[in-house]
Parts: sequence; structure tokens; C-alpha cells
Amino acid sequence: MSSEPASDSPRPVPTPDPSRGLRRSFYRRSTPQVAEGLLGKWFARRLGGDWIGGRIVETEAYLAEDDLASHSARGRTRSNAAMFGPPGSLYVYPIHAKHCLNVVTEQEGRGAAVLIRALEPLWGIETMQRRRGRERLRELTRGPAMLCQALDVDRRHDGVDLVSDPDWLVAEPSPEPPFQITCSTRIGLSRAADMPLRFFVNGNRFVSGKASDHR
DNA sequence: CACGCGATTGCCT
DNA sequence: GGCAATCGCGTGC
Repeated sequence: MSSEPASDSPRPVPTPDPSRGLRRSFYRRSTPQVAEGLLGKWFARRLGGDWIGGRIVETEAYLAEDDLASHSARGRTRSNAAMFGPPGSLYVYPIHAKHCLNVVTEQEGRGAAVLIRALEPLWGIETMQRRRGRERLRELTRGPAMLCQALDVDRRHDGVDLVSDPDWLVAEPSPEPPFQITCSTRIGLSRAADMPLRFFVNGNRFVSGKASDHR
């Protein structure tokens, strides 16, 4: 049994508090550490004065070295340059006519990042429903390109600094129920498909993939 | 400049 | 579970 609510009614949660934002030192660690550490954190952007976003429930690490699946594996190019930016900044890339967002880790020039794969929707749900063209909460942010569409994220946000930009927030949650974490191989890869660099909140209904893979 | 592919999604069987 | 849609980018002619 899952501890998640069965209905699609959003539970009341506090508004994101910018004073709880993660500092740059959080991102200046090993990429798997940051990927695991981001689980449970709040991720939101301010759009038209309102916060939109939710709780991070699924991430993947993409390494600077010995990782053929990483966009940095063949060096720096115009399109992946933001992945070599300062830790705590965004790397947004296009794929299949959609976008996915990463948070840069380690240090500037390294080329490592964490892909945010899924959020539990908490704020701006009506906005996300409108942007996604879907009503059900489970179809808003359950996948890396879904959440970018829900939050209106695209290449314009490539390089945005999450630590200092007042319209973006990655923060300590409050309150935070206890949860367990599982590590697995990453999703959808043809190369380096066997590296255990995916992290997700056990049993959470907003984790992507089949329900049987959530445990 | 043509071609092929991908850290995806959604519809179909 | 299979597979088509879709398009920016890297590669090579």
C-alpha cells in the first residue's frame, strides 16, 4: 500500500519560503550525493507572482567522467555549455520536441548535473493543469519533459542560477514526512544503461515509470 | 545541407 | 507493452 493520497485533491502545504533556499555548497558535492539529497526538497518557480512547483521525488545523476550517457561525455559544445556552469544553475536541453531540466553539480567546468525527473505537484496546480492540458495530478509532473511543460521551462532558462535568482527556489521542505529512497538504473538510455544513478522516493505515485518500479 | 537519433510522451493494440 | 510523432543538434558528405 502506498502512503500517498488516493484522491487528486491537493493537500494544504506552506508557501515556498525563500529563506529556506539551498545554498551553493549543497550542489558543490558529488553528483550522486546531490541527486539523492534533492529528493524531498521543494522545487518551484515564481510565474506571474505565484509559485508553481512541488516536491522532488525522482532524480538521475549524470557524471563528468566515465559516463557515456552524459551530455558532457564528448566535451563542451554550444548546446551543453550550461552543464559546465556553476553548481546550482540550470542546464535545460531539448529532446523529442520537448525539454528536460538539470541542476548543475560539483564545480564550474566539470560537466556534471542532476536530471529532475518527477515532482509531486504542490503549488500552481491550476496553472500546471492548463499548461499540460490535463486535469489529473498524476499527469502533470510525472516525467522530466512533463514537469518542464507544467512549469513552462525551456531553453530560455538554460543557465539560470537557482541559488541567487529570486524567481526560482530549491528549498528545505517544511514539514517533511519521513520517506525511504531507492536507487536503480537510469531510464531510457542506450549507453551506460547499467549504472545505478537513479534515485526515487519509495512508493510515491508521482515517480515515472511503472508502479512496480517504484519499489 | 541531408540524415539519424534521442536523458520523451501519449495513443493504440 | 509497442510504436509513432516531433525537432534540435551532431555528424558527415
